[in-house]
Amino acid sequence: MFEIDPRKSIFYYIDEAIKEYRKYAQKKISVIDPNITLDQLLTLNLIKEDPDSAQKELAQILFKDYASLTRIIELLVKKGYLSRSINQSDRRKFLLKLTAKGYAIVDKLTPIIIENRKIALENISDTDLKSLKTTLKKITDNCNSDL
Amino acid sequence: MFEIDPRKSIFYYIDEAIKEYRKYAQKKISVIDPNITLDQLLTLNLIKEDPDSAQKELAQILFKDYASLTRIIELLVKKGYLSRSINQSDRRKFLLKLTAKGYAIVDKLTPIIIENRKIALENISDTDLKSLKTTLKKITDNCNSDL
DNA sequence: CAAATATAATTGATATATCAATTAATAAAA
DNA sequence: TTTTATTAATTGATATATCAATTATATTTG
Repeated sequence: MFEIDPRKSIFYYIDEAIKEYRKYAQKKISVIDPNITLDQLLTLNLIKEDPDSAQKELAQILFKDYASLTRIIELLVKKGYLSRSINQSDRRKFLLKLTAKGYAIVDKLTPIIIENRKIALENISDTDLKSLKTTLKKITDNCNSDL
Repeated sequence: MFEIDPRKSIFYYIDEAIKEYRKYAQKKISVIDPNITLDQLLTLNLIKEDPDSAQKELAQILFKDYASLTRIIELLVKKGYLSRSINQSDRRKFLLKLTAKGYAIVDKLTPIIIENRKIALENISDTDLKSLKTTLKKITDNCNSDL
């Protein structure tokens, strides 16, 4: 009976928490601007802070497949938040730069993201957060080491 | 600077853990059968255990949008794992039933899923798991209460 | 009962995830 | 230096996520 019922696994709660947070965060963002996603914002922010980073690095930071990141960037360019030009020092790479519109939306939505995280973590002690992080790291490591 | 760098947020670690687990689990499943996904398996298993459940309920258990679940079920039917017929007691609903092929794949892959979860949680104490669950529940609740 | 409302599921549009294959450029090796 | 291998990014195919709109059936209410 129900040997692999997802509700009996801790992964159920991990999945639930991250999905509820994303839904919540996206809802708050959409109130201000219904045309940008949380991932697009985080991507823009990373590029803003480190314009030299390759798409490969961005993908790793955001836990995204390279293909996904390519498409996120395409969209950001199409929407006018980002400009892309060839990197002359390595012509396989691109130079990514926020447009004025890109800077504007990051500035506008940064406080919202900070607020979202704060609210999502209300009433959780630093000790609990630290232990959460440690346990999650163990799971990540377990999955990576057994290959 | 880097005010909303994802790497500074606990959500980064949650995201990392669940994604690494899913990648790991899928890899193990694909060795046995490259044509089924973890979510499809969990869906089949839930239907096997409770054939009367409506798609709406399955979606809630699996944290999926109704639309997503409709398409997962479509695929399972197309692949011959599932049969779908109209529920006469409420003609808006469907009667979902595993085929022999559906039962076979669930039986074949159940031990793999159990093993995956075990390995992913190696060296994590029950106390830590319990506290992980509690903290994650708090996050979920925080996101839901602020609406 | 007829009209209004609610519910279960689907469909369409768009974004993202994942895998495999491909392209273009660079680096390493023979 | 030509071949070979590696690397960065894209593309195509398919699966899933999310939102809004729609369809079909049930339920409620006037």
